[in-house]
Amino acid sequence: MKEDPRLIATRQAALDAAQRILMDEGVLHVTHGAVSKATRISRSTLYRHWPDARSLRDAAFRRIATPPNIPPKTDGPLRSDLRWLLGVLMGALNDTPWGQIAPQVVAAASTDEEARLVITEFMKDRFASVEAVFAAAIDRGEITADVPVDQLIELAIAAPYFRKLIRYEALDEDWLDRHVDLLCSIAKSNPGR
Amino acid sequence: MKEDPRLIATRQAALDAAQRILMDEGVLHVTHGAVSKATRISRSTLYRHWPDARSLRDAAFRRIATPPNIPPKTDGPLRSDLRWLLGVLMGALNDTPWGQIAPQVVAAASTDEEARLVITEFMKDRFASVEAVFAAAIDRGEITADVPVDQLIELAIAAPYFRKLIRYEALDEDWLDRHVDLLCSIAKSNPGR
DNA sequence: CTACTATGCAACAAAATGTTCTATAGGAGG
DNA sequence: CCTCCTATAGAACATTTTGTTGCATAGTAG
Repeated sequence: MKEDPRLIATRQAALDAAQRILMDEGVLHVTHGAVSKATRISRSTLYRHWPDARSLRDAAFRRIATPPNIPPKTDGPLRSDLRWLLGVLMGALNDTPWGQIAPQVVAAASTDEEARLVITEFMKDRFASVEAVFAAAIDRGEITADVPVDQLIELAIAAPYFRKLIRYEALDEDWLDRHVDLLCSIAKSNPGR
Repeated sequence: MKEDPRLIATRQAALDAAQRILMDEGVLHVTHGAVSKATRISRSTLYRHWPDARSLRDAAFRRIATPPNIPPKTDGPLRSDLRWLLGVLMGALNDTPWGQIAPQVVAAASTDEEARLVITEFMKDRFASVEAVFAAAIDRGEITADVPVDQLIELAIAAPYFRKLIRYEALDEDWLDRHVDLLCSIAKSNPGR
């Protein structure tokens, strides 16, 4: 019992348009009417797929906010693994739709339970990746088990997001190098706790 | 030529209500209709004060997006100064309108130049405070001059904002103690650069 | 007391937001 | 090719939101 290809086609076309509107004009402008005008899909069809504006916006959000699931590289030295993983994360913030809509998801999350789920799930995934990198380093004996890994993970991810969403400072290779260097030196100087 | 007190009164009452709506329900719900219902001000009067929805939202925004200035304490040991300053910052995030509104300012900043100015100015101020704390510690010889102060400042502030705006994790005394401890141990282990 | 003006209210216009019906066209299975 | 099923477009419609205007009233300044 396969799904009708027409369902899939309209859903895809509608969400493509919704995503573009979301990125270009903000969540306020993601409506059935706007999507209908941007595509050749009638409003009634859109309402059949998403009963109200909220569900349409949620769908558009989820479309972009679904993490591409990065399998972390855990074989090299800690610095190399971290550099690679955070490089991918930084690239996503700089060059993907996720980076563009992240501020709006953050805002929506402050009043909307659904958006909050989107972002916390997304972050859980990111944290797991970074944690795997540190865990591997501990297994290799590269760092000791008593480094405050949880705090390091938080700092590792918080910094690029903070720079992007709040400071509007450049997220470039040079900055990332220094960031990773600092994280590694903390991990290896083993501040204990 | 003084301003008619009726103008002042309605403006204040309207913005009070708008602020509450903004914090409780999000920027989407800040409309002339909603404010009118929340107060005893007629819609037509509201439209006379703010010609459209955008100007009303902007006004509500600016009302609370002006953060209080914190003069840093720079006399005690580094840990104590940092703990105090970040404690104030954390308190503001937890318990003031600014903390509730920050996510929406962040979102607005992604499309609105004015909001971006508000937040970057605010951050510049915060960074200066933290920098003063580190500078004093260097002057006292408590830490050496070659610690990567800029990165530490960024991490110091990024972490609480990240936790509050993105992770929705608790910002409590216990977390802050660990955060400050880690920052101090980094500064004192002097990872160089 | 008089002139002025902000307000509330109601009536209205325009646009956005949902709903429902019907005809049509596309797809599934024989 | 033929038939049944279903998703769609389009229009007609009801409802709500958004913005405008005219007027009587009440508060304010002088």
